[in-house]
Amino acid sequence: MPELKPKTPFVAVERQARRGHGRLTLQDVAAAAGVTAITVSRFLREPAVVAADTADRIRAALAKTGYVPNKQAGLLASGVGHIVAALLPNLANSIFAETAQGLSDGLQAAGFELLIASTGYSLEREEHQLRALMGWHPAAVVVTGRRHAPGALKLLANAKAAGTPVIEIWDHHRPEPGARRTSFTQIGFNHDHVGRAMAQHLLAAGHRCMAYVDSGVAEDYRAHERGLAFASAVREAGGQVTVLVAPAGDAFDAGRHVLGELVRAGPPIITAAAFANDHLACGALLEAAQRKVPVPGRLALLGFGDFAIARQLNPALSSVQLPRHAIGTETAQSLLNALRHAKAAVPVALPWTLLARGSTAGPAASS
Amino acid sequence: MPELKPKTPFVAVERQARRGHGRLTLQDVAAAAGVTAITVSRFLREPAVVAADTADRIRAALAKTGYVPNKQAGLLASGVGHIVAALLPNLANSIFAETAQGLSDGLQAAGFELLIASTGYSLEREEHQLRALMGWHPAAVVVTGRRHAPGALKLLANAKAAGTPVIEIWDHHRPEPGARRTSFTQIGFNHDHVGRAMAQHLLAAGHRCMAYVDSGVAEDYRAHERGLAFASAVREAGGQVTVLVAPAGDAFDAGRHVLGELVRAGPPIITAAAFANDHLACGALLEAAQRKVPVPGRLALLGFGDFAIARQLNPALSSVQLPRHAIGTETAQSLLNALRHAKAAVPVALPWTLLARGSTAGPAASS
DNA sequence: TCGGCCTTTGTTACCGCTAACATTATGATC
DNA sequence: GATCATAATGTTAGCGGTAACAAAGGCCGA
Repeated sequence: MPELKPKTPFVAVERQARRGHGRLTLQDVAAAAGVTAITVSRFLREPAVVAADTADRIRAALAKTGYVPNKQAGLLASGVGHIVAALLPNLANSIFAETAQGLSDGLQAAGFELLIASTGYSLEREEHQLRALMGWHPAAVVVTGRRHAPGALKLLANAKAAGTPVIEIWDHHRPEPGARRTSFTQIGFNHDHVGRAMAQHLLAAGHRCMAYVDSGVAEDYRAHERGLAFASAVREAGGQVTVLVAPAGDAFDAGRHVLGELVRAGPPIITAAAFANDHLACGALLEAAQRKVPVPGRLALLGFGDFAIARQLNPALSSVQLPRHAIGTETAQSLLNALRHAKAAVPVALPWTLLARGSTAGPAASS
Repeated sequence: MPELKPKTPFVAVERQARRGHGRLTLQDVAAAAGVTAITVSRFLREPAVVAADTADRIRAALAKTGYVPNKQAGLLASGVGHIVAALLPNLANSIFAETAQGLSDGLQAAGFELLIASTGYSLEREEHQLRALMGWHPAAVVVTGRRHAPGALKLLANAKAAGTPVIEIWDHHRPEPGARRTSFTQIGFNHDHVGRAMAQHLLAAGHRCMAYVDSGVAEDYRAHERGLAFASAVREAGGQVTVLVAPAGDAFDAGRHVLGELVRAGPPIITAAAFANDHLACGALLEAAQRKVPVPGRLALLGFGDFAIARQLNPALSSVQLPRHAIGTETAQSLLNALRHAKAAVPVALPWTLLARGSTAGPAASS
């Protein structure tokens, strides 16, 4: 019987052992407790299954050594992880910062961690970040908005197919008829509705010739959508709309700058303006005060976002109150539910409110 | 020669294979490219070492399969990871949100990811979060401030001992003489200095009887430290200081409320107030305008943080401009350097500027 | 007293990847 | 043509956990 020649000859010299990374392992704790690794592993996951005295020894060993479990190894072995990957356009923007905080709040209670990245409103960067984040095999993925680069869509679809909940936040929109693609759970609100509501509010106050001041961030499609819906609604009611784009840079300054254009415009003169966000609107409001342009007498101003400053100014800024924090917490809830019951996360349309304040009060000024 | 009995008998039935988690692995890509896993692995890390035609086949296989590397496995095997764990008191607060954005900006360029958690200013929560985050064996750890729970300190010290850079941000302070402990790299500024500078500024304008309005967040020790330094400096110059604590809740409202107390106080009447942050100060400024309290004539107001709104009000709010974003980017830089050269991160004292504006202009009002 | 069941702990293999070493093909050198 | 360096790829083992299965010991009823 011919002996099979081993592919590699036995070598007497021991191959250099690949030493660990210096950190404590389960083995170390197990040795200290006089058991094997699996028992400690069990104790950590299901303390009830180990005998009481063994549990005590393990507890002591854990305390003495200061062991920190290696979650990479755990995830690799078991397939269950506790990372949620989130992609937001911007963390500094108060809108998304609060959502991040909400997510963080909702997840931390359940022992999940937040792997976060910002896209700067760029779909390209979003795809890139997403690709990097997916490598950690997150338990769930949260992205902002419903528009994504093709590559990103493929990644998200793959993730969803593999059972990973994928949630789109800050939007809630019926998919476009033509675009048949995997649809993801949306948690947010419909920006068309908001844009129309803003128009209705100003129309109801008697305004006919208005402006929409779009965000200086060209890629912020949601602000743009609100503007389109706003314009449609106004025109359907027989009014006129001018769309201005705020200059880039400090939003207050941009708003101040825009005010100049607004009062110069015409004939017919513009009697009301809706803004892509409250910072722009506040800038305009402050500039109006400085120039002694009566608000809302000469020009009514309507913001979006209800930032803390809005109700502090004089007149107070009418604005749309948003579920900034709730989008985060709802997303966390929905996602945790989906993971617990191994089903798709449920979409949620969150409420928003148009808060009428001084800046749009009373009947429109006649020109 | 006695045959060693194997501990477990050979079983003919195959044990149930532990199937993977359904995702593509290197093996799949390798099979598609007609090579073995290690070759693909090498290609991904160092494309130059594989032959040109092999590289082409691998590239094709990667594109076809849409492979996403499993970073857990990679980190486990190689010990080199690209996660940075960051703990901030709050993500919604514009101060820390911008720092988070700065960190994100600085790290993303280098291909690092940000695992982020918020502590709500609680040391206990910080320790808890830190313990959870350490399980991912981050390449570096960023915490806010120099005060930590004992357990957290132990974790940080262990991490540092294991060669993981640990950076404390938003502070830059000589360690207390008594407290001998592992010291960590600090990137931020000295809050005592700021507090004293705020006092100097108001003293120079002729004020003698002042107030410091502390944050409503009791655990924000940095705001408290600024207040202590402010009070010391004023008293050393022969002045008087009253310390007020802002009520919890909306910071603008809190500032408005505090203004009432400020103008009621005395004799001797308070002619200037320094605030723990700009939101409080702006609230007070707006309330003063409403009550027709002359600013700075009757009461000078000095903020902290130079939030965007500060210079928009009338009079503009004097404030301390902070390296909010720079703390994040500097931290990222420092940390990347430390990792690249396997040495400790260098501490950085970042510059801040007291911006004198209308709210503290001119000589103090005489009482 | 024996088999069956339960409780508790251990053994083995494997998650997906990479370090260390081995092997083969290729060309350069004498 | 033998020797050696070099380039390209493969083999094995191990990172630190956990799933699946095995086994030892105690308790119970028949």
